[in-house]
Amino acid sequence: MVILCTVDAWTVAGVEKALEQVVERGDPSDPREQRRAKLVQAATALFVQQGYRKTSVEQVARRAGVAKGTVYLHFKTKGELVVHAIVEEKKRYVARLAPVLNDELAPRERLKLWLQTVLVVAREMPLMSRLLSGDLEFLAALDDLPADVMAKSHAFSNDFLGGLVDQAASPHRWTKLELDDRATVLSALVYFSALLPNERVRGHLSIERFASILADLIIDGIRPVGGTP
Amino acid sequence: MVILCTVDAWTVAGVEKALEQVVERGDPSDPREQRRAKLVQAATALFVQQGYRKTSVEQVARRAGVAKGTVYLHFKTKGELVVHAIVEEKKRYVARLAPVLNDELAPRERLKLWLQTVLVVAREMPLMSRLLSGDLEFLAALDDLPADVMAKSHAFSNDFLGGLVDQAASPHRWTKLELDDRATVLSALVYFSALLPNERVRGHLSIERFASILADLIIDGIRPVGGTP
Amino acid sequence: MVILCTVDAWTVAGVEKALEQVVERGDPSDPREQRRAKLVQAATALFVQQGYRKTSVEQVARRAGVAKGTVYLHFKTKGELVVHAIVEEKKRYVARLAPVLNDELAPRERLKLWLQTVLVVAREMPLMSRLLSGDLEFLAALDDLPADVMAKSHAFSNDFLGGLVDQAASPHRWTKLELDDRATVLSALVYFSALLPNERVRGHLSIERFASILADLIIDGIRPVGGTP
Amino acid sequence: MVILCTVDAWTVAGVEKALEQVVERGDPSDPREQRRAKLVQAATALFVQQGYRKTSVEQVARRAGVAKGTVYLHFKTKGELVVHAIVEEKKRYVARLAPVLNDELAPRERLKLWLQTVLVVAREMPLMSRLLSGDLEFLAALDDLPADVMAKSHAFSNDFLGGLVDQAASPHRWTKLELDDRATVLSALVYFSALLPNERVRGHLSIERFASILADLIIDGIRPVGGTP
DNA sequence: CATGAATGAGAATTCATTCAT
DNA sequence: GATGAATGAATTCTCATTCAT
Repeated sequence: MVILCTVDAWTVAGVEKALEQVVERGDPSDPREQRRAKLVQAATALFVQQGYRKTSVEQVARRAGVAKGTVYLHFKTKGELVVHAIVEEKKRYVARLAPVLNDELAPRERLKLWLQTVLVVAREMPLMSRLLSGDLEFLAALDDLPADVMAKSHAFSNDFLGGLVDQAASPHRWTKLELDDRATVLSALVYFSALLPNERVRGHLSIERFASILADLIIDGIRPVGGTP
Repeated sequence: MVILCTVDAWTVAGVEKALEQVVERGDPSDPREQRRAKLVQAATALFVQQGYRKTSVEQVARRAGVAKGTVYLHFKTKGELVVHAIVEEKKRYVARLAPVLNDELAPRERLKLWLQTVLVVAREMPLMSRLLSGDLEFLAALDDLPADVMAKSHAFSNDFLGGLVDQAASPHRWTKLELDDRATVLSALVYFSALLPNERVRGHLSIERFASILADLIIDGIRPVGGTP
Repeated sequence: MVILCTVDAWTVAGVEKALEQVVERGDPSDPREQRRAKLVQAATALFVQQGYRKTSVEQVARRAGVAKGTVYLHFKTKGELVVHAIVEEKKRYVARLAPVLNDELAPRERLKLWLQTVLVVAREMPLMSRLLSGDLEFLAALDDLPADVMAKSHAFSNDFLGGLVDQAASPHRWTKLELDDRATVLSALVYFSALLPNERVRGHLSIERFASILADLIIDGIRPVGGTP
Repeated sequence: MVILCTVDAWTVAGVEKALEQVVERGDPSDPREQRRAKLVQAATALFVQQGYRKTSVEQVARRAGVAKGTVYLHFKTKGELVVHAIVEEKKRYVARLAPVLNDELAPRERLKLWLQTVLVVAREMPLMSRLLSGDLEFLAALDDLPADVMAKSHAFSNDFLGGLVDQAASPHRWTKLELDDRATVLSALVYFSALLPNERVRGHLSIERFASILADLIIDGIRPVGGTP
């Protein structure tokens, strides 16, 4: 299917390429690469725990087991460090999402699965969570990020979801515009995932159960399909 | 209806009372009150724009048109300034929500209206948005906030929504537990409102339209009720 | 005796006059005078407890039961407040010392009594204690004090003590210079009084007992007069 | 003699050890050590000149020829800076006093020598002077100092002086208690040394001459031993 | 006169970034 | 390359002093 191919191509291959330009990583066995990776990893952990401003370069260096000056051999500024930490995470996200997109389910089920997956995967993307949910500290640091990377990332949703919604709701009386708007709303639910790791948000539910219920609600409505026999 | 009364009582009267104790504001025509209000307003704007850490007391003072020291005449620390800014916002929120709860609509419509309102009102609560969406900078500053205020605020949702969901989905086969979980998910959508002011999240849709579509989806599902004649 | 008269005149009358110019106090029943006195008293207590810098004008005002601005109706600056507090204390000191000087004892006994008194009286002069013992915070504040007041205060000691030492040691072989030096040392013991309120200095002894023993030592030496019968 | 050995051991070895733990200084040719020393020296000078509060970290840095931030590489807080400055001084004091204690003089002469030395050495301990004479600013800063260091420092005097007084006054009729009290008074004279650097206190006398005369007075009394031929 | 809100210079402390070793 | 000492701008908070009411 065209959409999926596009998605697949863009996400798994395209994004990886685009991001690669940002990171420009070499041989992972290169000791320089390993040190870099360790720094990004340390930074991620600390940014998530304490936020961007509260985390000092010294802390990152210490946690990575190097001297403060060494950080600057790999990243020109503290801001660049965040950018790379986020990019790294985004790559993991895309990798997790790809298999779901290739699935062979019916549209309604695929939609449910996509929503569930998208909501659950966020647990492993704490940085993105904070970024998407409006931590302007991070946004500021991202001003340098190649603009098109972010742009493309959003263009995808409507294409992919637009088609799925059309099929899942069919037969329907929605105009093209109304369908697009529904797709937009659905794609926005991706961002909701950013809030789920927070226990106050999801109450006593596990992330998985929460995702499952929300997907049911969105697809089937408050009254289940077969609710009135 | 009891629930509504409770809600009403708690939100409009109860919370207002509780918060009043925190703020203990006097006559709004009091020039001292006016300056205080101006400070809170300036602080809110800056915290939202730049985050808590990046905003300096100096900036807040300048924006409010007073000297730095004046800020400390009204708020003992920068942290206290956030707390009061948030409390102020919470009061506006509760005031906006109350009329909706008293409405005379059918359960499904009431649920839709509640969700729409909750999502839309957030635009006027940028601080809470950041707080709820996990800005740890803010959370740290809030350690002093009367603990029960926050706690109660969450207890309410399930009570209120639990009843509505039961009626809106009726007749249904859900167990009590399943109903509760659905109510939990619904109440969590409140937090989603925190993301809507962000254009990247809602795309080209206005907050109102977004809220309306999401409410339809949640209540009616992806296929509208009368979709298959 | 001339010396005593001089002393008397200078201390009780002279100094009072000199100081009067600094203070220029009016009718003590004047409510303005009473408020002034209350301020000086409050300042003294706080300066002694906390030191000059650590004591804020606000604290002084609050303790005196007036508003901060009122302090400045009586004293142009915080420094002037210290000066007047010290002057007030000095007057009490002189008043306490005067009767001793007029006593009719033999020289050795008069010397002992003088030393004892001087050491004991300090307890009631906490400000002077801190000043004399080198609290430069205070000294700085005193830069404005009429220079001659302090100068005279020191000139006296040698005159008075010089004569007493001559008589108390007599018959002796000391040259005039040697006698003067002894007088200088004795008069310096006045300053020691500044340290006596401190428990770490005087150990388990009461100030009175300490003063008595030191006076004995100074006059009679380590081996008491009748020590070797 | 046991006492002297004890004293010697404690002062020269013991205290040095105890203090070493506080400072833990390394090789004095280490440039880091040199900078640290320069900072302590600058701080001492300024604290003595202006007092603790009036001296800003900026001033200390400027005087030491480094930037403000550098101070904090060596001392976590301004308070810690005082503590180390005082400890440094204490070490110099102990070093100066030790040789005197080992002397082979007769009790009276040893007592005189001890008193003279103690009074003279203070010139090199301006910080301690201010501390002992009740500068509460300093005392506050010292709350962190190992408590036992100070405690022991006071316990010593009575032991050492108690024995000397007994011998120096012998034969005498003093009870044990009376002897103890005399020792207490003598040991308190240590504190007097704090005042001697002040010219206003010692008049025209050099510190050495002042110390010599006071020692004579204390041991021999106002009338010299052979005063009445 | 009395008040106390407003001011703003200054103080302590932190931390991103540089650079000599 | 790696280090970590040094820097100094920026930040939070204090408080003496002024002045409109």
